[in-house]
Order: sequence, then C-alpha cells, then structure tokens
Amino acid sequence: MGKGESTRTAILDEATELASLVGLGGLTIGTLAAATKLSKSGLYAHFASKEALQVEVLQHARERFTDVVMRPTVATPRGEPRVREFFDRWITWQSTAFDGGCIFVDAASEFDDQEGPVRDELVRAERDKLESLTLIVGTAMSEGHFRDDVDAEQFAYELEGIVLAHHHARRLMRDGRAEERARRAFDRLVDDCRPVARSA
Amino acid sequence: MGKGESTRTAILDEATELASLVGLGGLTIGTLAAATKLSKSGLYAHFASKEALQVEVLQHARERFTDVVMRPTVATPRGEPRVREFFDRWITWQSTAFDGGCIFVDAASEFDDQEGPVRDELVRAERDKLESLTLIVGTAMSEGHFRDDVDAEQFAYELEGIVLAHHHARRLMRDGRAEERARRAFDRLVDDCRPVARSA
DNA sequence: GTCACGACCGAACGATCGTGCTTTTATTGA
DNA sequence: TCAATAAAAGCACGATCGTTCGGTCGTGAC
Repeated sequence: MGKGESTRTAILDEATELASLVGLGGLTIGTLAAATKLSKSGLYAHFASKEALQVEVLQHARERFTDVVMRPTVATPRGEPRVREFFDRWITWQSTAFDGGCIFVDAASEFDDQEGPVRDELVRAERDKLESLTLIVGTAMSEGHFRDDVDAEQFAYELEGIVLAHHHARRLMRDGRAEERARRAFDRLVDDCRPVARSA
Repeated sequence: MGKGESTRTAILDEATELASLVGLGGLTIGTLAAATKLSKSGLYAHFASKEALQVEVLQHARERFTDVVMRPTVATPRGEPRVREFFDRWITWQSTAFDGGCIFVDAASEFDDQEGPVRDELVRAERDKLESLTLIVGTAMSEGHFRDDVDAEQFAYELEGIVLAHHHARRLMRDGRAEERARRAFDRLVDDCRPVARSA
C-alpha cells in the first residue's frame, strides 16, 4: 500500500470515528485535519469536496460492515442459524464498531430530507442490506425452519425496528438492558415465524 | 397574547419545521431569521442562545405531542383500545407533524453523544413518553386484555422499534407500504400479549 | 542528474457562523 | 396624546466554514 493510499485510509478511519460522534453533517474539514494531523489543504489532495468525503466515509463503513457482519454471516449454515448470526453480528456491530452511534443510523435521519449523493449512497447501502437479509430469511424458509408464508420483507422491517430500538435505548437512554431487550424481541420475531405450534 | 409572545411562538413554529428538515444542529440563526423575516439580532430579543433555542424547540414540539397524541389517547377507554389509539396517533404524528422527519428521532441520533441541556431535554421527553406508555399498557393488563405477565417495558421497547422502523422506511427509503408494515408489526405485538390461545 | 509527480503545507478567499452593543421603531397604558 | 416600555433592527466582532492557489518537499523513472 503506497503512502497516499495509507493516509487516505487513515483519514477515512478518523473521519468515520468523528462522524459517529458529531454526525456526517457535523463533520468538519478543520477538525478532521486536526485529528489526522494534516493541513486542511492536505486533505484536499485526497478528496474533491466535503460531500465526496462524506460519500467515501459511507462506502468505507460499508466495507467494514461487509467484513465483520455479512461475510461471517453467509459462512454460517443456512436457515435459522444464519438469521441468528446476522442479528448477533449486527447488534454487536452497533455496540462496537464506533465510538459514537452507528453512522448509518445517524446519517439516515440527518440526510433523509437532503437530496444528493450522500442520501443516494445511504439508500444504496440500505437496499443492499435489505436484499441480503431477504435472501437469508429465504434460506430459513427453504430449510423448513420458517413457515413458507413468512413475509421476508416484513421480517426485515421488524428486524430493522429491533436494531433501531436497540440503538436508541443504548445510546440515548443508556439502558443497560438494551441488548437483552433486543434479544427478547428477536426471539419473539423468530418464534412467530416457526411452523406448527407457536407455544414453547 | 401580546406581540412578543406571538412572534415567539411563530419563531418556534418555524424553527421546528426547519429543524425537522436540517436537524436541530443544522438549524442556524441566519436561516431561521430569514425564514421568520426577522434580523438575527431580532431573534436574540427572544432567546438567550442557540442552545436555549434548541431546548425550547424541543419543549415546543413536546407540547404539541401532548396535545395531538397523549391527551386524546388518555381520553380513550382503558385497555387495548387505548393502546391502539396511542399507536395510531403516534404513527400519524410522525407522518404529519413535520415537513421533514420527526425532530425527536432526528435529534436523538444527533445529540446522543453530545452532553448538555439539549440531550437532557431529549432524555426527559423520552422518559416521559415511556412512563405514559407503561401506564397505558398497565390498563390493558388490568382490564384483562393483556396477560398479566406482560412486560410493559419490553412492550414499550418493541413499540418504539416499530415506530422507528416506520420512520426509517418512510423517510429514507420512501416505502409506500411503511405504514401498513408498521400496523402488521403492531398487530403481532399486541397479539402476543393476549391471554390464552395465541392463534386467531 | 534531472524531470515529473504525488503528497502535503501556508496563506488567503468570501461567506457564514453565533453573539454582543446601540439605536430605532412599535406597542401599550394612563 | 404622550411618555414608558417592549420589540426589532443595524452594525460589527472574532471565529470558523469549505475551498482554492501557489509552492515545497521527497521519491522514483528515465
């Protein structure tokens, strides 16, 4: 990895951390320059504009998500185990991947009304994740772990809700039992997808 | 209502709309002054600082929430109907109360890492809502609509998740079926709280 | 040995940020 | 109607915003 590429990566790492604390929009060239010990103009040797930087931060974070969540997930046996693995890793990601809040969650509410490349990238990332999740749920159905009338998109919607509630409870309310609550909600969701008798 | 108080209310109304579009942090004195057709210094006749303004915006929005969601809810018959009323009005609130996203959702992810009065107010509002919701669920239990081993806090957690997922799907993904999905998730949640047989 | 290039810096740009002070204009009560 | 008071404007401040430009190193190719 050449010099340029390595500082570029370092900048993106630092920018990701910063953005998780103050938001993608709150991210500033000046503070990022200070944090990376570069001059403001030095940053502009690597990025065309602040907006371009924001997009690249999202892409950078997305690659990390792929590495620590998606890839191990699809290496897990098809069916419910894979669904569980995905959920586990997603929750863990939210707790450990950033000093601040998950930048996708933060950026989603920040940019949902601001047309442009940042929003577009956000939507792309979300669609991608949704699609993967739909496939994962599909394996649980074809393996017979889930009923075959389960609505995968509805499942995805509700799972997203659990994760968002977890983020909310954990970061804003500092609820120590946030993760436990998320797991209970997840178990209930999975339980309602099982064939035949619903009672334990 | 005197002149001062009426412009003050007008400012808060405008500030709420603006904040729902660009976030509480993205809100600037300059743009708010332009939107209210006041000078920047004219604003400072009404508010001590930007931070104080942000807090007041949250309080202002909270009063609106009380009026259009909480009050009608507690006027509804105790038990499941009241729970449903709360959910209905909450979802409607998110879709109609702002031009942009719900400022509580936006502000929650923006300020969850920024200690200070804004965050404090946010937490206060959330606790308040959580407490009300817990009481509402309690009426459903005492009326026999819900089992008496239902965990009201868990219910609140999951309901929050549904509402957050709705916000996410609606605003970022522009999913036209967001509300329908929210209702299905809610029905499943309520269904799992019912006594005896879970199957329809 | 020099030439080109990538990496980075210093200084400055116009604009806007939040926030004071002083002055003018509206509103109000007697 | 007129003084008292409240409301808003005018103007300016230091700081910071994103961005540009000219320039200076070090490194590798020829």
